[in-house]
Amino acid sequence: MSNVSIRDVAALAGVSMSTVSNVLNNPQRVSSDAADRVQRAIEQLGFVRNAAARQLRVGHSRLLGLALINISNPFFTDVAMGVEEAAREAGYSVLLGNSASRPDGEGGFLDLFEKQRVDGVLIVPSGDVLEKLDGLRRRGTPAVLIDRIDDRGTFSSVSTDDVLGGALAARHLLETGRRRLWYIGMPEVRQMRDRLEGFRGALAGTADVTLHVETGRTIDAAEGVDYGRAIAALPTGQRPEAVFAANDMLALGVIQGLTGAGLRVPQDVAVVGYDDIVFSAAAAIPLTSVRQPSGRMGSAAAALLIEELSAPGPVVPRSIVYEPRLVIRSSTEVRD
Amino acid sequence: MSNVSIRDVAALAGVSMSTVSNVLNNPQRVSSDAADRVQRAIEQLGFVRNAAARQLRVGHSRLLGLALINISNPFFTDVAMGVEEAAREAGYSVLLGNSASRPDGEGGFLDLFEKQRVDGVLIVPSGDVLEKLDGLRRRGTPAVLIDRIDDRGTFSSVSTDDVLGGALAARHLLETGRRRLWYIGMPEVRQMRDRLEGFRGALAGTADVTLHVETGRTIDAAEGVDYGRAIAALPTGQRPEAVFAANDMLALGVIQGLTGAGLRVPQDVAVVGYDDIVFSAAAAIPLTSVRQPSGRMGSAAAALLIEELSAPGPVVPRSIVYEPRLVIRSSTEVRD
DNA sequence: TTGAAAGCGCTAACAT
DNA sequence: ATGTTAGCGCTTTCAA
Repeated sequence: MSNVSIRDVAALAGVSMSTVSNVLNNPQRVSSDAADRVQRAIEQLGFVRNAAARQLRVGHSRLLGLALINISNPFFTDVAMGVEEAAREAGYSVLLGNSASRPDGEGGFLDLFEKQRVDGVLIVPSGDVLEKLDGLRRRGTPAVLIDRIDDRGTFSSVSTDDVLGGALAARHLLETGRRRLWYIGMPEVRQMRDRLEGFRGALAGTADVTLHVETGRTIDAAEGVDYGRAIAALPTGQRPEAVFAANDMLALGVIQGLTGAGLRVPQDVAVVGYDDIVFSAAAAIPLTSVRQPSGRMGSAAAALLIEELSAPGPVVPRSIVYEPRLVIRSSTEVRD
Repeated sequence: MSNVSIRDVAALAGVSMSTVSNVLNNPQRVSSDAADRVQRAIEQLGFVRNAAARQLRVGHSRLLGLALINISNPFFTDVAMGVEEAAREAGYSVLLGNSASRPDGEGGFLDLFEKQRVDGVLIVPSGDVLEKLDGLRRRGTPAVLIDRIDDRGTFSSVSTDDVLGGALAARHLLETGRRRLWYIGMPEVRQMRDRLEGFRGALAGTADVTLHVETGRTIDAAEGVDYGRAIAALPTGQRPEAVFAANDMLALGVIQGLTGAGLRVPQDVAVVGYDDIVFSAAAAIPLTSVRQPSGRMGSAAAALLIEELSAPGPVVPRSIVYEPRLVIRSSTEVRD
C-alpha cells in the first residue's frame, strides 16, 4: 500500500495536517497560497487519499454493493450498467459481486459488502436472502431489490410484472395453436415461479392444454442444450409443441439442442425466452422473448437506494413495477 | 454503518478488546470458555467486523481490483469469472470496475482502486495506462495486464498472440479466395493494432490483395450494424469480399447490418470476428472467429498477481502468451 | 491466557 | 486562515 500520508504532505508543504485535509475537503477555507503549496506537495509525493481511514472517520464509504446472480448473462450486465451510471452521477462507486462465483452465492457477497461497510446494497436475489437483508438493515445498511418484489413490503424494489410476463408468453403460444407445453426454470427462484404462475394462469380455460414443468439446476445455455437434446429424443407424441424457458440463455441453449438433434424451430417445437437479451434478436433462430427494461431497472433501483441514503429518517419502501413486453420472432412464428 | 464494535462485544462478553480480536484472528490463543462467551456476544449483537478499520491497521485489504473495458462484452465477463475463481481460492475478493461506465475510463477506476488500497490490480487496458500503473506500482500497488503484453517488460501479463490471431484470420480469408478486404477496429488500442498487424503481414506476397482499414469509435454491436449497412450501400465493385472485425460484438453487428440490407453472408461478404464469445456459435449466421481462452487468461492473471503479492521482494515480470485458435463457421464458409 | 495502550490515516471540533 | 487534538475500530506489541 501507499505509505505517504497526509502528515508527509503537511510536512513538505509546511502546514498542519488539518490544512491539508481542508484543501481536500473544504478548499474554500484555505488561503490560495497554502493551497498551492499543498497541491504541489501532493503531486510531488504522489499522495493518494486512504479511503479506509477516511471512511473510518466519516462513517460512510460512498460505495454501493451490487450482487448479481450471474455476470455472464447479459441481462444482468445491462442491469449493472444502469446501476453504475446512476451511482456515478450521484457520486457513488459500485462494488460488483457475481454470486455464481461464490460457493455460498449471494450470501457471501452480502457479508463482504457489510464488512466493507458499503452504504447500501442492490441485489438481484435468487435464493432466500430476505432475512439476511433484514439483518443488514437493522445494522444500518439499507437494500433495494432488483427484478423481484418484496411481498412483505419491507424493502423497496424495481421489477417487472413477472406474472404478466408469463401470461404474455402463454397467450402467444395459445394463439399460435400450441397445446402441449413445457416450462423450464427454477421455480424455487421467486421471479421464475411468478413467470410460471402467470403462464399457468393464462392457460386456464383453454381445452386440451397440458403443461409439464421441468426444474433446472443451472439455468444456463449448457443446460438448455441438454434439455433440447432430451426433448428431441422424446417420442413424437410426448414432445412438447412449445417450450417456455425462464430466461434467454436457457432458451437459446434449448434451440441449439433441438436443432442440433435435427428438429425444426418453430415448426416442431416453438421456444419462448425471457429478458430479451441483446443476442436473442441475432440468434440463429431469432428468439421470441419477454423483454424487461434491464438498464432502466438498474438505474431506477440505484436512484431509489440513493434517495433512501440521503433521506433524514426511515423511508417508506416503494416498489416500481415495469410492464414486460412480448417480442415476437421466428422461434415461435414462421416469418418470411 | 453498523455501530457495534469490538468494544461492545468485549463489554458484553466480559473480556478485553484484545481477547475479542484474538478469537477473531488467533482462536488458538484464547481459552475455550472466553471464546464461547465472545462468540455468543458476537451473535447476540450481530457484530460484523469493520474491514476499513482492520485494513487501516494491518496494511492490506485482501482486495483485488479488476478493470475491464466493457462488461457487456461476454469475453470480458468470462475473463472476470476466471479472475474471481482464482482470487477466491486464494482468499481474495475482487472489486470489479467497468471502464465503459466512466467518462474517464479505466483511469478513473485505477484511482478508485488505489484510494481503496486494493492489494493489486488486474487490468484489460484499452488506453494508455502504463504510466499510471507505474505510479501505482511505485507507491506499492502491483498490476498485471490482461489481453495485452507490456513491451517494456515492467509488468507481468497474460495475453494471446494477437499478431498470430490476425494472421490466422488473414490466411483463412486468402485460402477461401477473398482479395478485397476490410479491417474494422480501433487501431489505437494495442490489442487491436496487433491483430491488424498480423492480418496485414499475412497478406504480403499474395497478388491483387487490397486492405482497407476502418477506425471504429465504440466497437460494439450497434456500430457493427452501421458498418454493415454502409458496406451494403457501396457499389458492388467497391464492396469488400470479407471483413475482419476486431471483436465478435462488432462482427455480429456487421452481419446483422449486412443481412438486414439484403446481402448474403458469406456469399457476398464474409465476416471474421475475434474472441469467439459464446453467442457467436449460435448466431443467425454462426461466426468464424479467433478464439482466446478467456477464463483461463483471467485465472492465470490472478495467479500471477497473487504470487507477486506473496513474494517477499520484487519480482521479475512474466508474460504468459496463449495461442489463439481459428474457429471456422458459416460466416466465411458455406457449409451444409 | 489475558489486558492495557499505542497507533494505522484521516476528519472535525475547538482554539488560536 | 491555521493549528492542536481527540477519536473512528481495529490489531499488536508488551506486560502481567
